Amino acid sequence: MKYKNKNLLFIKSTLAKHGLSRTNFRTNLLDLFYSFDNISLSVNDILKHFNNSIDKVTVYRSLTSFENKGLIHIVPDANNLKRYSLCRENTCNTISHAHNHGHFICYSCNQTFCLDEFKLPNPEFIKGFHIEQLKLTAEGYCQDCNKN
Amino acid sequence: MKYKNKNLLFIKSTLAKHGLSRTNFRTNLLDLFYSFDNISLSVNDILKHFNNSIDKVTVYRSLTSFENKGLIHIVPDANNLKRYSLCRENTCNTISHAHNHGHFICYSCNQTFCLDEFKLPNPEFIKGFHIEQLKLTAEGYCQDCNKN
DNA sequence: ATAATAAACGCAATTAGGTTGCAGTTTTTT
DNA sequence: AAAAAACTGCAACCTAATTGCGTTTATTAT
Repeated sequence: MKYKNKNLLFIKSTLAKHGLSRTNFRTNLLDLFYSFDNISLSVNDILKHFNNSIDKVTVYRSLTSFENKGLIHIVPDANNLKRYSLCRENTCNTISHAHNHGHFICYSCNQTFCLDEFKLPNPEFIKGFHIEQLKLTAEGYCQDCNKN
Repeated sequence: MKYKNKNLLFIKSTLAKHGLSRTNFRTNLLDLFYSFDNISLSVNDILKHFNNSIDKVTVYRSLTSFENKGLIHIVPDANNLKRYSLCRENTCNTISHAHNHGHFICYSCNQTFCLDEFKLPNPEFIKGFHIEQLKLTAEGYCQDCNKN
């Protein structure tokens, strides 16, 4: 997957706009999220990308901050670990994340993909349960892994 | 939730039928699963139910065995912990679990419910992804918690 | 620009869920 | 009743994730 640097000014103003400090690490981290289409990052992905030059506690806390400010959202992970993707909808904020897409987990590479075309079904009425949110996850093989 | 003892002979023959030893603990554990409709058990639920008289390792290994033999299946958990429900379909076996129902997680009591009426949607074709399995989870408030 | 305040960082220690190895016990098979 | 297989419990271990706290960096107010 190609890593393409975003304009750092854009990254920094996005951080500022969401009330986050523009430290070196947070700038690079947000840039990393913006650099790949459609994929997600686990804490270990991030640590590896920065060659363990950053403390894991910092990573955890940055992710939590980003999530709270509506920049990223948590996605399901093949191994139930913490994993995040960029919010594309501009409906996310400090109060709530309003995503209506499903996710795809690859059995082979364990990557999680946000699928915007993969819309959530309408919540049917089910007696005895008050449904507030639906989550739909598909599992199988992604394009890259399917070839091998 | 009412605890209703199943016929122990039935429990023991079920264990035997699935190639599992009929030890005291496994008999009581399977009985516990059969004793509640529609709900699920975490490792801690089980430890508490037996007043920590049983080792957690034994619980983990029993659950894994039950799952491998097609007696119980893993269900999503509010906190991403291991949580299991009884298989109702008689399609589950050593080879595969074939469930086609969704699950419901209550925000308040954190219980996970299997909803047989909550059928999985047909997997739409999504370009670039080979879908093998769908998982649908609803979240909200269950009947009991909704009243409060 | 500089001082004061707030946010972020890194280290060490801790918690919690879950797993592994192994010796001893119970159950099943012969 | 003996041998084999399955199960149990303890100790030790692993990994993900969290907390406390002193230090550093960034933001804000002067």
